[in-house]
Amino acid sequence: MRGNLFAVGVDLVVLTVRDDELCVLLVRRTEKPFEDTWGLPGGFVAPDEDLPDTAARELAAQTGAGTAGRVSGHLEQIAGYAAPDRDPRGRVLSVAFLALLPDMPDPDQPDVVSGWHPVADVTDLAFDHAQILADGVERARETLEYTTLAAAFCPPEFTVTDLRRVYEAVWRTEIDPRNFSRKVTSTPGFLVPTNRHVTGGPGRPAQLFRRGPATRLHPAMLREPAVRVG
Amino acid sequence: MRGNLFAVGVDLVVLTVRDDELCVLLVRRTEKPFEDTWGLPGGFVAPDEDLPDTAARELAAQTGAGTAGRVSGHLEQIAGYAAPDRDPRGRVLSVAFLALLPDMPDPDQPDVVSGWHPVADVTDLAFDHAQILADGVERARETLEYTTLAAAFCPPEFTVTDLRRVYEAVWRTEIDPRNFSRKVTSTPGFLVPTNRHVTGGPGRPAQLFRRGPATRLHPAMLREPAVRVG
DNA sequence: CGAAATTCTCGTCAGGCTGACACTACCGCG
DNA sequence: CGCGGTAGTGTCAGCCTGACGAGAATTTCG
Repeated sequence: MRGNLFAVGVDLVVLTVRDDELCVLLVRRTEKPFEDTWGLPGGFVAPDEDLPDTAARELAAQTGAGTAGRVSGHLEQIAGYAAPDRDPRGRVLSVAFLALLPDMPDPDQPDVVSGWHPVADVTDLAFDHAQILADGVERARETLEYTTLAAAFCPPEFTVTDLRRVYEAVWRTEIDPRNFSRKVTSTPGFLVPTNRHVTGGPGRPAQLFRRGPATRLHPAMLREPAVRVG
Repeated sequence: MRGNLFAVGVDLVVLTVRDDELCVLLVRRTEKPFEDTWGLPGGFVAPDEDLPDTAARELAAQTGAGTAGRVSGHLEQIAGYAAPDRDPRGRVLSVAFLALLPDMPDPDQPDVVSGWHPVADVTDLAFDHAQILADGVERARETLEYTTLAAAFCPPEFTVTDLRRVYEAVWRTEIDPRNFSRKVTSTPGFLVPTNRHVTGGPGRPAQLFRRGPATRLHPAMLREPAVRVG
């Protein structure tokens, strides 16, 4: 065993969709380095703790107890980051995790040191967190193409339109509501219909659905490939 | 900074296709723990080294100098592994990388302590390397669906049949040669035709191609979803 | 109350892509 | 030369998607 040792932390890219915008949970740093700048929430791995345990513990601590154990929501590893100069304090390896959560009402006493920020507006994060955030967002975009995980952004019961708005916010595109509805309702195991409908809003009431057992989307729902300009 | 420090290593899942079989590079361990069992090649991260540097260095050391710098071939991170008991010597975090290489002739003096093993035959690896290998193979299978990286398994010039055999070996399926040819030759930027043909074998000579600039395959070449039995 | 606006849902249709497969082109071999 | 074998083209039906049209069910407004 070499003497070249690392501190190991976990950083979280916690995403949600609120007001039709993809948002990320950021914390205001109160310590050096990068004091008074925004960064991803995270913490160090405790003795006898595995990486997913650390991620779940930090997620619960940052978003409210019990959140990590919700039926909805999702947590997966993105990658490890260990550039020699990424932390001025010394060699720190960070394993980033991606968490997808339904939009939740703000706590009664808003926390001034952490909050949701539209991903499109984020600039100047601490450490290499801008890169980690970019990787996490790209992972989320790809995940929506091939899996049913968009429902992780939704509360336990939701409408087809709720689900469509998730795709539109994450991909920053518009999707035809009729074709989208046909796709998701005809995929076996994606949506389980309840027979209740939402009321109150304008227009015809929409049916409420629950997440089904399917995890993979087949065939995939492919975004248009990025258009090559010029 | 906490006192809970980790040794950090890089493990490699080096895959190639030889004799129509997906093979992985394994090394025979000569030290404890897991002495005299097979494991993935790897090593510790050196001071001032980033993870991809370590992976490239180890890959070059294990497969012959200069290999890591080939035009063909591919190296990407899989994930970090840090279960508390994964190494009996203490806390070791390992970042796994996936390398895809073209099949190369064996060195003149075969190395008895490292060699290619069909993935289907591998059992009982050291540490948690069986899990890492499984994750790497699954990543490779998915990558072939959505990208043009199958060509990383091929030498600089190859035929459509060579490429099809890569897909068949990695996915363990059979693909219709005519439909496969239509798909890959009609994808812009995947294959660049040379006007030379292979000679010598039976049958009509096949045209030789080079890798094109395309990286994404759109639409994807989707495997059949796993059939639910029962 | 009635009309307009809004939203959800089902239908239709053309075009693209895929799987299945007939058929032709070109090689080595006996 | 005929034959088996491999490479590549052509065809066709079926599925899926994008682009709508149109009806259903509710709220909002005059």
